[in-house]
Amino acid sequence: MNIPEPLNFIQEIIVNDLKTGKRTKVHTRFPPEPNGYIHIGHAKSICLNFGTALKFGGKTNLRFDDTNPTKEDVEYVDSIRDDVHWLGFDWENREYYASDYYDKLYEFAEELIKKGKAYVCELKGDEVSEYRGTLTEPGRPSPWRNRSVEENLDLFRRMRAGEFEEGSCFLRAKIDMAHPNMNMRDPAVYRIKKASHHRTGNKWCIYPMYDFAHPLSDWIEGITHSICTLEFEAHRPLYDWFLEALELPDRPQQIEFARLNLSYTVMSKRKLLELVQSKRVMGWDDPRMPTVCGLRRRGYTPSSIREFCERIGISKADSMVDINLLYFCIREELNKSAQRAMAVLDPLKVVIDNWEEGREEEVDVENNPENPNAGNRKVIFGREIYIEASDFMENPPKKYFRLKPDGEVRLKGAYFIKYVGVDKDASGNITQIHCTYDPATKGGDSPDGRKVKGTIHWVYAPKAVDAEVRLFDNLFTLENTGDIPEGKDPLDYLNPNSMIVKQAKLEPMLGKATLEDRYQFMRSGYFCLDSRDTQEGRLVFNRTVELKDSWGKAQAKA
RNA sequence: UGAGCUAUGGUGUAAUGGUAGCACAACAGAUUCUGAAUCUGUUUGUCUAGGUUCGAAUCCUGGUAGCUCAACCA
Repeated sequence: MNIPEPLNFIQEIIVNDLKTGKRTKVHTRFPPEPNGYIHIGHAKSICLNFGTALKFGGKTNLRFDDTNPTKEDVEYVDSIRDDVHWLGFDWENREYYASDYYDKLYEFAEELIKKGKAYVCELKGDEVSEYRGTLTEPGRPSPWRNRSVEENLDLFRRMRAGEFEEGSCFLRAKIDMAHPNMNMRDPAVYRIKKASHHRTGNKWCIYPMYDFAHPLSDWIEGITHSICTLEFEAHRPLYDWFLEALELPDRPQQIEFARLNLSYTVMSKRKLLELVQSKRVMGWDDPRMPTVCGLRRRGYTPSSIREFCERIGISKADSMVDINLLYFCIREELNKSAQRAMAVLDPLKVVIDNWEEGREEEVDVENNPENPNAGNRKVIFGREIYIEASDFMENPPKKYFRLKPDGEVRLKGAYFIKYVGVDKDASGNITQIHCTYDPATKGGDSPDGRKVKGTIHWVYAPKAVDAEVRLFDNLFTLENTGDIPEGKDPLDYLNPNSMIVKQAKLEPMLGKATLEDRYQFMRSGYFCLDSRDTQEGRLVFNRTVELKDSWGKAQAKA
């Protein structure tokens, strides 16, 4: 088999497994708990699981890890399914649920009891933790630890029959109360929860724990490599213990990797939920959220997210990825594919005094200089136009080569213009600018070969399309939201300017934009229509990412 | 402070005992009808102290730092 490089450490393990004959195939799974929307950290896992299987000609299952009915919901199942598909991965007909296996899992539990490897414990919550000991001290055996197999079986069956109250007893694995790994100190296997499950309804009142359900679900599905994040590392001995205790052949192997941390955002489901519930964002799909649906609404493409996940790599070291890499990935793609357009975000009226009233003309502008096949388009031009307020300065600094009292500037694809004067209101604010144009420079070039340093974008005022344009920036002002001072909350560091709304003037073509279109608003950034708030007669554009701005950066420093 | 894991430029990741490389970021210059893109160049790194070896980022020992674990959550 010819495996495409590069390989991460997990794929190296797989290559070795295949070489030694430990495995003859590769089968992975993506196992989300349906208790929230998935984010870019999950996308990393999705790309790893699906991507690895693809690399080795194997398959990947989508399995919902739904063992806690009090936290899970179908709303999340649907969104996760959508998001994984949107990212570009296909699990074909292999959509499974841990709850599909409840019968089988129950049998496994009885088998464990029959082997003398599990017992029903009647310790109460705080007693359980007291008996468990601490990190430095061993635990003590539960008084119920040595019941007979018959008694345990009877009790467990009655647990299932609903004879006991929640919290009155639970099934535990009989391992080692003095084990240095706390997870091995007789962990819970089944607990009573008199809750309705989103798939099994009221069939069950006992539910298996993750540590028990996960390895066995993997085994049932024939998973070979069970890839998960680092916090489950200490659970691996338990993962193996259940499979060994039940003497199952061809056991899956758990391998852990470091989860994604991204600068200037949060990745915990709890914090994300808090942002949504406290209405500090518009919802799970707010374009500022690191959720897959948020990134999608923001204008990210599936391929840009996959590229990002490829570039960040896989390792076991905790790390913090610079969000600039994500920005780079979407810019890189959109630069090649996005249609160029002219949009003025902060409109300033310019009147071209020597242009005849009422005269209109079409000029030619290329659709994408990176792609000659994209061709040109006609853009209407005339006496009154809008330019960006920041493209004019009365008292410009050195090297400012936009419109200023002296010199010429080029209007993209149209003419050279020259400043004549400025109108101001009573309080001294500029209301409009007067210029003259040079008719010989039509198309944007001068026959006498004179150069102009600046080229600015513009929109013909009478035919301009109005739109709301939302400029997004990082949600947080703090680079590492996981490292905050004592007594502070990440939410104390929300960026008040994470969304700035502009009333913009657009070139007419943009009035016909569809939800699928991506545009580069020239000299500004990449934009797409907002899928939620755009309506008939109301255009709302989202800025996916801004263009790099070396001038702005230099000015900020000065 | 019990156990486990991790440590390579600012960030992420390669190098699998044999020239420390790539990407992002940063900085400089060229170019430009987008102050974008493109092109060229530059700065910055093996946590630490020993040991093994002709040779160590890699193997060994000690230290240091960070992360994880004491839910009937996942």
